Amino acid sequence: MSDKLSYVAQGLLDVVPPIMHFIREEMRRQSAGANALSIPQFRCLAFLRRNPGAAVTKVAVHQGITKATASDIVERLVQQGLVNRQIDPTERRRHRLTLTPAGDQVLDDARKATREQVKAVLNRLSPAELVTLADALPLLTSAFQEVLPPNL
Amino acid sequence: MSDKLSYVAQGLLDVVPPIMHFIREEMRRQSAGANALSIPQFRCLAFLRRNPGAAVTKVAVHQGITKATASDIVERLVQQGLVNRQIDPTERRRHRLTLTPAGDQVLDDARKATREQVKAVLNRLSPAELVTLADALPLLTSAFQEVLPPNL
DNA sequence: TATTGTTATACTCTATAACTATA
DNA sequence: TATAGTTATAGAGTATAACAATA
Repeated sequence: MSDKLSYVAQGLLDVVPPIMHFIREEMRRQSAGANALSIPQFRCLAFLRRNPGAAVTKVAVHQGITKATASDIVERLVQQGLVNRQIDPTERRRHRLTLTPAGDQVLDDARKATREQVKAVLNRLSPAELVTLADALPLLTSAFQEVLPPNL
Repeated sequence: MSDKLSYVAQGLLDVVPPIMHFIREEMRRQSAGANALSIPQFRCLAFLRRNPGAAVTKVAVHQGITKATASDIVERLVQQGLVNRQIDPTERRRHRLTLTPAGDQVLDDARKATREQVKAVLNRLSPAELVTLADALPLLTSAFQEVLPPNL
């Protein structure tokens, strides 16, 4: 029992960092130059698309980072013209964050390009193997979702 | 066909970053303070354990980073007393990198502690679900191994 | 000339602590 | 007092470019 658990755990620790590295590289290459997006920026944009008008603290909780870090990330996105930041009239301490049209576009492009690269890699697998993966990924999501911030 | 591929690719893009974040957080918490290890440092130590005497360029290629970055990472590990760096007598441009006993110990501790945390998360899954994961992880490894540097 | 490694410079992510403004 | 957000400071990872030493 504990053996299988250990095996899977170690497997995750072995395979996740390199895949993460691959994703990061692809996002850097794809959106190289002008509209380069980092992973945290990407996740921030994706979060804001799903939660328009969210505040900085919400972004921080979602990413599992501090308010200070979230504030920095948002600041850079605002400077790049990808995020709109307005004071909430009903709670003037709070900011309402939304995607600009440019932010929406950049997010779409980055997401699409990166997904194509990942697809090219996964294309090496057989249909049956893809099914196994398709079954496994939701399990990871459900296992980690209670430990991680909501709205992956 | 392409639908399943897209689904799995997007699933990976959704689930990998948060898991990576979890791993990073745990490694930071576990080895907090004195012997704190970052993921790149961790991977560097693990690589040097498997490839004692490797040169800086080998580390760079393995991690998919530049020589400059690898040099920085190694430098910090040397300063922490975790890695030994000696000029290769037969090729004086090259450095022979090895783990110190302390580096070996720290690597073991970090690996063990982080794996325990991941196990605790995976413990939410049923035995059957664990089997699915155990089947899936090697598929990811094989799919990405040709795109990524060797010796994950 | 080509290769190994370091240094210089710059940017992003990250944290903690201190701060401002608002409630 | 408590909360939302920013700023200050510091350290790590990352890249490119320039460099020194060696081959």
